[in-house]
Amino acid sequence: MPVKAGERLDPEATKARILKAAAEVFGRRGIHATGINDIVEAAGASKLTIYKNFGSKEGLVEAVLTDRTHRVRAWHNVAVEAAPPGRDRILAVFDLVAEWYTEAGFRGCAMMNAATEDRGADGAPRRLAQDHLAFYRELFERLLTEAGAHDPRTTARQLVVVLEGATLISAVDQDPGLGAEARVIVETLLDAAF
Amino acid sequence: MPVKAGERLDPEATKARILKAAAEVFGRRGIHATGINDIVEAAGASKLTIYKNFGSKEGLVEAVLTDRTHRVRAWHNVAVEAAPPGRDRILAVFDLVAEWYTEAGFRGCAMMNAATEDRGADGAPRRLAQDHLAFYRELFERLLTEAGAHDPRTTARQLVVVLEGATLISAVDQDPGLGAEARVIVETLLDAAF
DNA sequence: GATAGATAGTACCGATCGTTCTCAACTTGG
DNA sequence: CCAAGTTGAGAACGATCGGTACTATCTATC
Repeated sequence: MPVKAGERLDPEATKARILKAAAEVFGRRGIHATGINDIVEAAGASKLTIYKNFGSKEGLVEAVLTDRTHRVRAWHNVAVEAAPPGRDRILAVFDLVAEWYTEAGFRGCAMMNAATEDRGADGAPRRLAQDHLAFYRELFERLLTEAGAHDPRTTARQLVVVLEGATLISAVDQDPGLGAEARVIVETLLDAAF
Repeated sequence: MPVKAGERLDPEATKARILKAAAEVFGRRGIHATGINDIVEAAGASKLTIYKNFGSKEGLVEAVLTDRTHRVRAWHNVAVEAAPPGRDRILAVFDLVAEWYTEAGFRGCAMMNAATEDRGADGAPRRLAQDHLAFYRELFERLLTEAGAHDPRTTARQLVVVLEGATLISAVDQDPGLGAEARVIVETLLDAAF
């Protein structure tokens, strides 16, 4: 059949629907383990529409990851703004990820997962994963500078290690408790950083 | 053709050769991206021999990961024994992984990578990854108890977060410098743990 | 030297993959 | 109301995948 009866024709909404469904299935089952037909089923979209919008599976993966990293950055920027200046803003980042770990079906960071699946290749996933890490480093360095840390750059890099380590282990062990553990580590590191 | 001319017939050595080659290719390109024919080529073994020894690709993957985790544990146990008792033994673990990060073609922890590729599935890779994390937790807890830390269990879990975070980032960024960074974090955490 | 086991090489099978194509049915805009 | 654009459903294609079967030829053992 054709277009669903009675529904509006909105290419932008269709594209967004595919992106959302693809992100969900890629995240849950892995990128390599997900076929285009799985996306078709999850998105309720046809192959034609998917390939018209994204060109290839590789293009869809890149679009999903790009969308994801932008959303994550926006979430963190908003949460940081909402917290009082100083060390609290750094802890707000870890409060946000601690909440994230408790979500049903939490499977870790999409960018790190994609880069891991693609290890060896020098494509978009690896690049986006590196950009994602760089975002965290710059965010932490900015917050640490504002708060008056002795060596913002070094401490920022340390916090990224803790963040990604906790995220990975929380996903592998399916243990939301890593959020609290990460917070304790961060408090110790911050105590030494001022 | 048959068996290579002039070579000794040693089933154990053949099995070990396949395991070594499979570990190398799986690590370099990823498990899903590696086909049985890639293993055939890398190991110089026939499909018949591979399937006679491991039953299936899944069986081969499990054998590779099991072999890997046992080797890693042995390396750490030896390195720890060689270090003087106390905090130095904990730092010896991180000195070992720092060296590991500098190896050409370093691609991160095979168990975490496999579990990430297999996310969603409850198979051998996830189980072996969890066992691998448990090994590190027990190792650190033992060393921290010996050294007289206040809360060995909590600190041990923190060290695993640092270890896996540094390993992941070192692999994604292809940056061996994470070894030194991890060491600094560990020293700070140890200062607070006694 | 005969027999049994191990192995490489290769052809092959069914399933699945990413991708392209066709067609019918719907909406949108003039 | 009609032409153009959009979409869903699915057939079809070539490639590749995991896995099996077969054969030839080597080694190991007695």
